[in-house]
Amino acid sequence: MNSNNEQPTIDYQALAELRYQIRRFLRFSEQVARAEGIEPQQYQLLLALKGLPTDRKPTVRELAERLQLQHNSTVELINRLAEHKLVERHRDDSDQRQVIVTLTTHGEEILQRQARYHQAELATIGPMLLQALETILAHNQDALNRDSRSQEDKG
Amino acid sequence: MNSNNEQPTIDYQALAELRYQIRRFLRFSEQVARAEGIEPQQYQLLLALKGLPTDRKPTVRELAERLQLQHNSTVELINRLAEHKLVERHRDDSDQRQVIVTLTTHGEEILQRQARYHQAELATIGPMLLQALETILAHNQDALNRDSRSQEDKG
DNA sequence: TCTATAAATATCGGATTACGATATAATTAT
DNA sequence: ATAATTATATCGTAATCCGATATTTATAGA
Repeated sequence: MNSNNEQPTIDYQALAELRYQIRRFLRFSEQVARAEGIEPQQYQLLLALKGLPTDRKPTVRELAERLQLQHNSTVELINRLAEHKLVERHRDDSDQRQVIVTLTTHGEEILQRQARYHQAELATIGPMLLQALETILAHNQDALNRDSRSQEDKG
Repeated sequence: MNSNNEQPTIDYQALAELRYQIRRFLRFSEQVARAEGIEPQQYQLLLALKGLPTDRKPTVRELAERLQLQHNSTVELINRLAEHKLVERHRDDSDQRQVIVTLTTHGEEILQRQARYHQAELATIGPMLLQALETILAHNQDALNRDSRSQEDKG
């Protein structure tokens, strides 16, 4: 046997609980979006746009990073949003390759209403999400502590 | 104007940051799953199965709830997992309508490897996720406090 | 300057997935 | 025994994401 046991125990219930809480939040988000007549991903882009850190330019590439999508998927998403007049495209003057995306007034209105729901919902789901996350982090910390001594049991 | 201002301010950056961190975690998860040769959703079901609270029976319906999917989507997901011999179906003796889903040895191995990656990754991403969540919850709390006095500014 | 390479955005075809509508089988209620 | 309910399954459809590829603009090198 390997006495240098590098393998931490795995808290499956904690990992599963985190996924469950994340899914509940995303599910809620999907339903709010659809109730307001847009697709869930469209809301995400509107939010990413409005909530972009102040030192970033709202280009396609930047938005792709924020949404963790491939750039071409992001282009398609922007196409659909532009069709619905929720965002607009503008070429960047300093670099004509780049496209700057901006919210229209209509887009801003829709975003505001949805974001309000989300923020309110997080008052409910947030603590459960927090709890699930803390349980995992605590478990990891425990594992590290046990590591500095020795460890054999597979709880 | 409405002096009874019920509308809390919205912290778009905090909401966007939370989504960004969630997406980073999920993206990581997708990549781990694909690297191990299964689809991301398949990992989620395996985890939900292994991490199901001890007082729940692993039926299709229960798994659908945990994954926040429609039951028919869950059936299809289980079909694909069963084709790959990662889970098995068994009829419940006490109620023949119900299907009990169990992990195969192979499924368990794949799950274990992936869960380990996830737990380790959460040591990195977790704190950022936590931070994003706490910022929103703190903002909500602030809004409630201001409510008991009065509020006019729209930060 | 001319050319090669890189970077940003866009388009198209293919594959996966989730859902709505509907079907089938087992259980429970009247 | 029949009706209503519950659990699972199937099928067609729509949305989305991605890989491969194209186009335009910017930058580096000879």
